Amino acid sequence: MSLRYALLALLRVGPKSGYDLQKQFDTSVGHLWHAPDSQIYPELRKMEAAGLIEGEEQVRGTRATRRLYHVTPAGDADYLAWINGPLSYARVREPASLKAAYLEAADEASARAFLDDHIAHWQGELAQWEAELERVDAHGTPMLRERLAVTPPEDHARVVAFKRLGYENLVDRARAEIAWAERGLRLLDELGYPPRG
Amino acid sequence: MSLRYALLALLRVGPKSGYDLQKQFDTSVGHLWHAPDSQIYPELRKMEAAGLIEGEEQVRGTRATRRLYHVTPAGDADYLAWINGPLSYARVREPASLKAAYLEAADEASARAFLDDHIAHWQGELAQWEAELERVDAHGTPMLRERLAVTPPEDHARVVAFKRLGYENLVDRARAEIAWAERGLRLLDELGYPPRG
DNA sequence: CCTACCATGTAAGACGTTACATGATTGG
DNA sequence: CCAATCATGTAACGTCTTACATGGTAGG
Repeated sequence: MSLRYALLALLRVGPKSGYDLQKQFDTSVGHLWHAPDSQIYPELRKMEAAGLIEGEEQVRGTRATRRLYHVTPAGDADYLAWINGPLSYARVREPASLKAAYLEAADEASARAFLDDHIAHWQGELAQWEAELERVDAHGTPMLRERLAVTPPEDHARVVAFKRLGYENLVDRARAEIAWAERGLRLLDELGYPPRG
Repeated sequence: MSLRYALLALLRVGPKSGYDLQKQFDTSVGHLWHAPDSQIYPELRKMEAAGLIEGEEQVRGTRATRRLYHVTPAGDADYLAWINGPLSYARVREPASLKAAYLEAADEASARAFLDDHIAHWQGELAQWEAELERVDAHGTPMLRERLAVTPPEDHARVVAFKRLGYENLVDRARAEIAWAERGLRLLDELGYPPRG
């Protein structure tokens, strides 16, 4: 259900095509919420059917078209209801914690590889999010510039601060995952892996 | 796909019925990986069809039965392949970060309520996980006792240490979420919320 | 007898992934 | 003319949630 609101958030700063939106999901918002094109196009159609957005067919060259969407008042109201309403939390489902809890069945190399991979994975994510934070601070992303352009100057600091807040959560998360996996590696040392069987 | 391995992990310590497993998902493993009964029963049937487990119909009273499942050699091999193999990481999809990043559209009360709820939610999770950690240390859960009973004594420390590791990840996560939301609340103060419009 | 617990599912729908599929336009 | 990019989907499948549905047994 968040996909819908991520799309509305982007469309609220100005009209966009499915392709425009999809590119944002590959870069800026995509670091917060990923979605593939195969999910975006159908969702836009559903949102249009629900009256939240309206699409306008535009000519492109001689034969091609593109569909530019904009938010309707109903869509705006729906977005505000979402941002002002409560968030429902999904039950925890952590494959890495699950696996860690049963790691006694793994051999040494695999246990180490699991934790090494975990560190590598979250370091990759961390690098992306930290880079995005820097771009946010420098007002360096196209979407942010577009948004600030339609925002009164006295609200700019607020907009930037909340973007930071969102990404900081992910940065904290990545750091915690890395620290945890490093502790896991030390645990393997302490347990005197591999002296089984 | 982790559901299957969570179930195998539980079945590997001894035969169990769908109902037995379901209860574990409400308590011990359920803190790592949640699944409702409506998912567990069909999954057990699929696993049986795949030859990973075998079910035995048992008489209960005069008319009722229960189906006791045990792991087959193929199931054991599949489990070991999972625990020794790489974990595939899902793309990030964090509703709370997404919402935080767009909080400028919310009014003050809603913004505070969002962060307060976030703290309350993760404090609830934290309490459960810390309680589970204490039970693990005290060997106080039925599943853990059952598991240790079928584990050579020299491996007991290992088993307990990995259970701890799994839960510690979640505890770390909860603490980070709480600290982040508290920072968010201070940010609202600094931004001088609510002086809009 | 009645209540708590044991026991097992189906059905509909939302959400998400992966693969497949196609074609036009723009700039060099 | 060719490559990069623009542009938009469908199909199949798997996972997960929510709601619905049913009945037996054991202990007090």
